[in-house]
Amino acid sequence: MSSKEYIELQRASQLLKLLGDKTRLTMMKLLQTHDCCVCEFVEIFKMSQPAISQHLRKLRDIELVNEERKGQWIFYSINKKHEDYPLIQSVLAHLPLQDKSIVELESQGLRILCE
Amino acid sequence: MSSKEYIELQRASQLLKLLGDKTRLTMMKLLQTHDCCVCEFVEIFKMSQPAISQHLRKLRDIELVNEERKGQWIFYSINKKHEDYPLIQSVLAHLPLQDKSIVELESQGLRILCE
DNA sequence: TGCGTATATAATCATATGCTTATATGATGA
DNA sequence: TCATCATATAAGCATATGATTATATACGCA
Repeated sequence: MSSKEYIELQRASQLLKLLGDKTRLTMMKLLQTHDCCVCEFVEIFKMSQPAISQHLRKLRDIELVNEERKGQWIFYSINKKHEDYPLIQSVLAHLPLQDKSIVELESQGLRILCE
Repeated sequence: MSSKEYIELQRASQLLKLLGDKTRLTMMKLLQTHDCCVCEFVEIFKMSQPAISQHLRKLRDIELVNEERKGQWIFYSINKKHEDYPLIQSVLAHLPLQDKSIVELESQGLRILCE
């Protein structure tokens, strides 16, 4: 392991429980390469806006993601400065890239690009 | 990542959900260095035997652990040949060693040693 | 100022989870 | 063969989880 910082089991299990949901895990993998706003997730996951919003809240509550308002949209990004990011990163490294979702969004003209 | 084998998100999230429980996560970390039998886990976690047994069953159901009967005891070991063991391993690498539990067991004369 | 869009939150509900107690199974040893 | 120990399984229950619907909030624009 690159760091000598171990994560206490209580904390680690909470983190893994959050990642142990397909929607949230996919969100994290996506966010590793692309910031996304809520309506993009709604489109990608074909889920209701409140459902998406609630998943994001859980990720935000433990600061795994950052939110930033840009005009009418709120963009989410992964928090690479999180104390436990090394663990997150090594988990995500085992998962296939989710770029297909983003490409599909773009081809449907649903990708939101700011600035 | 050492391997090019990615784990599908559905499968990965199921795995992580199983690890997202403090008891099971600790069990896995312990098993990485020590095979244990059920009664040892009962002692270590101060939990009822059925509770322990049910956690082990979940780990066994997806073959994260192997069981082997030795006389009256059933010993559990980690399944390092599991297709997804590389993911498990990289998660466990971030967790502190749980040898203290084993040492305590030994000092109380509760460690079960076969053969 | 008022409307439409994007997002968050609250209330509710069905299902999943993890424990408990009770019981079954299987091995050991007198 | 019977008693005991180790373990598994089943049933029941309280709590957690993830969705839905309804509503509130915040921004952009006419």
